[in-house]
Amino acid sequence: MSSAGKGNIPKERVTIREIAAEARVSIATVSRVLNHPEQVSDTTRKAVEAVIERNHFVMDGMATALASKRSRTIGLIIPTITNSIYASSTQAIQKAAQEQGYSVLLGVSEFSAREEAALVRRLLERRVEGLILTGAERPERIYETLERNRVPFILAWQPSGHPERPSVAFDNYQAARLAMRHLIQLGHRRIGLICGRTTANDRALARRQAYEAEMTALGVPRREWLVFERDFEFIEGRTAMHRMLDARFRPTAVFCANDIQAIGALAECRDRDLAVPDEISIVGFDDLPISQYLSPQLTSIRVPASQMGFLAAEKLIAWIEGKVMPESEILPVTLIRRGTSGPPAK
Amino acid sequence: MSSAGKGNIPKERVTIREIAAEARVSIATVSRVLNHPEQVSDTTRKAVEAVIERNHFVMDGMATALASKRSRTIGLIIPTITNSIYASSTQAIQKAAQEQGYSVLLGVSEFSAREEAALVRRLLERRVEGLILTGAERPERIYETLERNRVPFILAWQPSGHPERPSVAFDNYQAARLAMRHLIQLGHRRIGLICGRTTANDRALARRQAYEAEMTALGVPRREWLVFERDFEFIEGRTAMHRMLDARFRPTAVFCANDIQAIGALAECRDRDLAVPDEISIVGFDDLPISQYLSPQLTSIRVPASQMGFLAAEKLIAWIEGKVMPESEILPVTLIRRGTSGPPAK
DNA sequence: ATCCGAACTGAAAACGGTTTCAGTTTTGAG
DNA sequence: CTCAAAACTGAAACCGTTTTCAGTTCGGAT
Repeated sequence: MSSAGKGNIPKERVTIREIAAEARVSIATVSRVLNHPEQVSDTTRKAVEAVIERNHFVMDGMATALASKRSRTIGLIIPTITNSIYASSTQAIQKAAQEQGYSVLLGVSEFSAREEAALVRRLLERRVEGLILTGAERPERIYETLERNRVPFILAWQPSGHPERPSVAFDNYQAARLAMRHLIQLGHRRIGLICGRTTANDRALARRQAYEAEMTALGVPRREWLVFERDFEFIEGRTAMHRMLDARFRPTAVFCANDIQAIGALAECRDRDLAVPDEISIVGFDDLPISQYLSPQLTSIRVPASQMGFLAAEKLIAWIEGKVMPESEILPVTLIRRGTSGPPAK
Repeated sequence: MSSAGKGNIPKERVTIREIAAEARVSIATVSRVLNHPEQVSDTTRKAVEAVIERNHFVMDGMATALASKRSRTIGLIIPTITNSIYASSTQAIQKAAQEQGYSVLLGVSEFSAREEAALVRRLLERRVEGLILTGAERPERIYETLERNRVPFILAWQPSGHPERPSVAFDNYQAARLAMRHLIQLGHRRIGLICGRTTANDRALARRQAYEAEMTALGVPRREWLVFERDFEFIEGRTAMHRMLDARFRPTAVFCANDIQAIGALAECRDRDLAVPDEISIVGFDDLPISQYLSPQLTSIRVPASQMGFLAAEKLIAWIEGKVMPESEILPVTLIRRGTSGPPAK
């Protein structure tokens, strides 16, 4: 009478040893059936597989990871998951990782440097074999920890500018210039900016700097009532636009450095019966899928979020397995001209 | 001269043994400093902590998990991460887990039962201490594996209806009826349906069934050209609406069983210069944050995605730590009446 | 000084696998 | 049939922690 029949449920978790005993082989053989089935004779393999199946046996990945020194997990730290631009990048990373047999351990930092540091530590403890980080700017201490622990990492969303720190990104500064140039070419001079908080967020900072550089180049004096730095929420875009429209000199165009805020801003214009783009132009950034379902459709900068995620994951895994640091890569962005941008009113 | 000075980087990862050696204590003491600092004298503790700090030492969570039989990880399987309704639920789960010192291992099933089964296995291998699953309907085999491995799990998004399988959910059937009743009370009788694929998706199925039940109760014969079952994409909602409007008898209202498709449908109406709600009413489902930034604002069913996620995580962790299965819970939903629903045209 | 309990520390046995190395079978050619 | 090579299998040494149990040290009361 064998110890584990079809019906009864073992109190303790079944281990490779029970399987070995029941199949009358050594644990080494069971391990091989699971990892290198070609090294085991057909007869033995089938027998062992049957026992495994019958007992619903699932290997202990912790023990495996410990013994093999491979966790087959990569870490991903992003500021938020609710912004669909990060969601799609995350999805792509998941997919790339899955394809290569890796899992993704996700950390959400909520735009906090402290939280990010804590997450890096947590993920290191979980023995991720590599890490994808959002943005390039962070306390040096974090990079030190990473290097001391010899964990490969890739920076995404912002070029790294450091030869030892590969990145897969697009150039936020140039991309924001693209948006600004578009408005300037249409004839706008008084241009407002609504952007995300620039603390612990080098992407938002780069975009803001591009705005300021273009305005300076235009010879337009800096007007504090034209610049709003807010959280990434629809409502923040809306209230920023609200205040901008109440200012002494309304801008003829507003560059929203992300689509979330742009959508809020657009709603505010609609509520005020302000014609877009005839009375005011809006250019967004991110080109969220939703943006072309708005009315009017949003002019925006399309960023390669999925592609970036996919590439980052692939390069990271190549690095992990090939031990050779990948090249950084800068991905192109495009201005998608749609219905919210036009020449200024006379 | 100590073995690991400030500057040099050890080739191999530093373990608790090196720390113990350098601090001239046993590994047991180092372990205690890390896990039960109150059991160690101040002098010893400080000394050990200094060595840990100096070496950027990070514990091996795999070894910890193996030895302590606690992974402090829970698994979450959702169909997609790009739909912001799942993203916000995921965010809430992350937060609840984090607060209690757990990590979340995320699996994206892409609405595939096969993929879900594979993910359950993967997560079990990763020794998640509990699991949150989306929906209640799946092959019995999966539940067996879960039970055999004694892994607590909570079902979310759809009531379980099984006493041994706790769920934190809202009632999709009743929620969909709420939407239908709203339209019926406004005077609509010829109502269309656009919903998600109902294979391997009991939520979508429940919503569709509610639609059909209400239509039957209304005595309206079933019209196949009024029902569209499509993928969860804006464009699918749009093309479904397109075809519905080309049908022999246009509906006076359309129930979209999710906001994504509703947004697509709304865009189609706008492109055709069809007045909403004067010529056609639309009711959505999910009440995405974006839905009130549309024009007109979308009438929708608000579902407690975050609350549900948070509660599910809390209950799961309570179960893990208290060993006692929690009660199922049904959360209320609300109809948010906004601008896309009104009485039918005369 | 002496003694006692409390506080602290260390040795060693798990935890559940992988992997090396050496034996034991098979296989196939001569 | 013989024998070497190839294919297969098992014993045992890890992997880096936690935790129990027993020993040691310390502080304070006598």
